[in-house]
Amino acid sequence: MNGDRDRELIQSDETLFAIIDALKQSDGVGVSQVASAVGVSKSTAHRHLSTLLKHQYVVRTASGYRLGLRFLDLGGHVREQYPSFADVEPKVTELAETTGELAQFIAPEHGKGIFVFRRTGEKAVRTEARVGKRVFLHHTAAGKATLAAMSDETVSEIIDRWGLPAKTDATTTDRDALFSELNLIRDRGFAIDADEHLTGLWSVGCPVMATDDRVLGGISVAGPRHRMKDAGIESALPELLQAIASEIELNITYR
Amino acid sequence: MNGDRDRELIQSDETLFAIIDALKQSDGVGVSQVASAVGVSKSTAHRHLSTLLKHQYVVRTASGYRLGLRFLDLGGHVREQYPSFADVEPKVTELAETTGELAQFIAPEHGKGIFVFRRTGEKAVRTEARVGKRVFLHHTAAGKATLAAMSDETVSEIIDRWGLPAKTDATTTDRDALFSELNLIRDRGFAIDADEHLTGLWSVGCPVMATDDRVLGGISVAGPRHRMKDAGIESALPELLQAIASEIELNITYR
DNA sequence: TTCACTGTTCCGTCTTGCGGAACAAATTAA
DNA sequence: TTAATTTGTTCCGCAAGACGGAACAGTGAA
Repeated sequence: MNGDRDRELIQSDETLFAIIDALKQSDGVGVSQVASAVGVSKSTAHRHLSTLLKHQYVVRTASGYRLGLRFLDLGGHVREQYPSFADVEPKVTELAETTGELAQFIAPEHGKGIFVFRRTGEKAVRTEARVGKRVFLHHTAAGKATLAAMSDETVSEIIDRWGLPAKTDATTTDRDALFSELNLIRDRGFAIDADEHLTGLWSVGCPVMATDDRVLGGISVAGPRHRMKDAGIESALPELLQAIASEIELNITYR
Repeated sequence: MNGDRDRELIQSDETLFAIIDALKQSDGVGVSQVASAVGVSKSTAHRHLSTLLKHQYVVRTASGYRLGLRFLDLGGHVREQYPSFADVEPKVTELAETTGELAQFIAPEHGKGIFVFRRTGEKAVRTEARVGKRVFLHHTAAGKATLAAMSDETVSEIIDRWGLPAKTDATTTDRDALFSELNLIRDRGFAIDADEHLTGLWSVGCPVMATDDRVLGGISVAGPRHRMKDAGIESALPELLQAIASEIELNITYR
C-alpha cells in the first residue's frame, strides 16, 4: 500500500493499537465486530485479542471483549513515575477544598494537555472531563498557562502539529491573537479562560515549574461564571493559585 | 522454541508487551538497554519504540524513553466504562471521611484484585499501594470478602492459577483454612485482615454485589491495629461498611 | 428442525518482522 | 584537540510468522 517509509514501524503493533482503540470506542464487542471495525480478518483479530487476553490487557465478558483494569495499573504507574507529581496531588486537593470549586492539574505531552489530577470541591460543577483526558492546550486556562511558560518556538511547533481548533465561540483560534495572549499571561503570571472550553464555565490557571526551569504543567480552578467573578477571578483567585504553585515548586525543590 | 501452540498468538505483540514492561520497570531507558532487557536486537526494539512513539504511548526525554500519560487516559477510560464504579467512588470518599482512615475499593479481574478507588482520611496511614496495583485476593480484607462472594469452584480456579503465597507471617496460605475462613465471612458478612497484608495494618472489608448477583468487588477500611480495635473492628466498622455497601447496591439498582 | 450468526482452528502464501552490519551521532577518554 | 566507545538510526537479505480465507464448531432465534 504505502510502501516506502513504514519500514521503521511495525504493522502488527499498529493493528494492535487499532484494536485497543476499537475496544475503547465501544465496550463489549466480539471478534467479528472488532475485525470489521479495524479492517482485518477475523483470524487476525482473534489472534491479537488472544494475545491481549493472555497478558491480561483485556477481559472477556458475556457481551464480548473489553479493555481490562491492567490499564489502570499502567496509568497509575505512569502518574507515579513523575516524581514531582506526588507534590502536586495534595495541593490540588487543598485548592478544591479551599475554593469549593473544581481544581485540576494539566501536564503537557506531545503538544496536548492531559488531566493528571482532578478534585471537586463542595459546590463544584460536574464536567465530563476525567483523569487522562487529552485536550488542546489552548482550550483551558491551565493549558494556556502551560503554553505561556514555553518558548515561542515550542508553541509554534505545537500549533503546527495540532492547529487551533475552536471548542466554543470564545476559543482563541487565531495564531497571532494567541501569541499576544500568551505574552499577557507571561506578564501577569496567570491565564483566564472565559467560556473558551465550555460555555458558562470560567477558570483561572497558572503554570507550575520544575527545577530545571521547564514547565511541569498548569494548575487551575474552574466554576460557573458568576461564582468565579464573585470569587475574584482577576485578583484573589490568581493570588491563591500562584501561592499554591509556589508551594508546589518549593516542595519539589527541597524534597 | 516452544513451537506448537503459539500459532494462536502474535509474537510481535508479545515483544511489544515485553518492551512496555521493561519501560515500566525502569523509567528513562534507551534503545540499547531496552533491546538487551527484552532480548531482541536493537533494530527490533527501535522499530517497536518508534511505533509506540508515533501513537503517543511513550515519550522521549533526555534520559530515554518512558511510558506516556496516554496510559492514564486508557486507565481512566477503563474505570469509567464499568458503569457501576461511578456509584462506588463517592462512597469510598464518604467512608474515608467518616472514619478518617484509608478506604479502598478492590475489583477482581483475572483472579487478582485491583485497587480501583483509594481515599485517605485525616489520620490515614500511608501505604505503598496505588490505584491500579494488583494484589492477591487472599491478602486483603476486601479481597477475601470478594472471594467469599464467589462460588467455591471459582475460588478453586483462582487458587489453582495463582496459588496462595504469603505476604506476611499472618497470611492464610492453606487452602482448607482459606475455605473455612470464607465460610465464616459468608456467615457474618464481612472479612477481617489482621497483619495479613502488612504487619501492623488491620482492615475490615465487605463485598459489593452487582445487579446480576455477581460480585463487583470489595470495599474496605484499613488502619493501624490499635485504632482499628478502638473503632470496633468486629462490630461498629463492619456495620458501617455493610451500610455503605447496601447504599452502593441500591444506587446501582435504581440508577 | 433450519438458518444465521458467532468464535475457533487449520493451512498455504508471501508479507514483513527479524538480526546483523554499516552508518551516524553523541559522549567519554586520553 | 583526537581517539575510542557507546549510543541511535538506516539498510538489506532471509525465513519466520502474520495474514486472509475456508472449514469447523457452538449458540441463539425463528
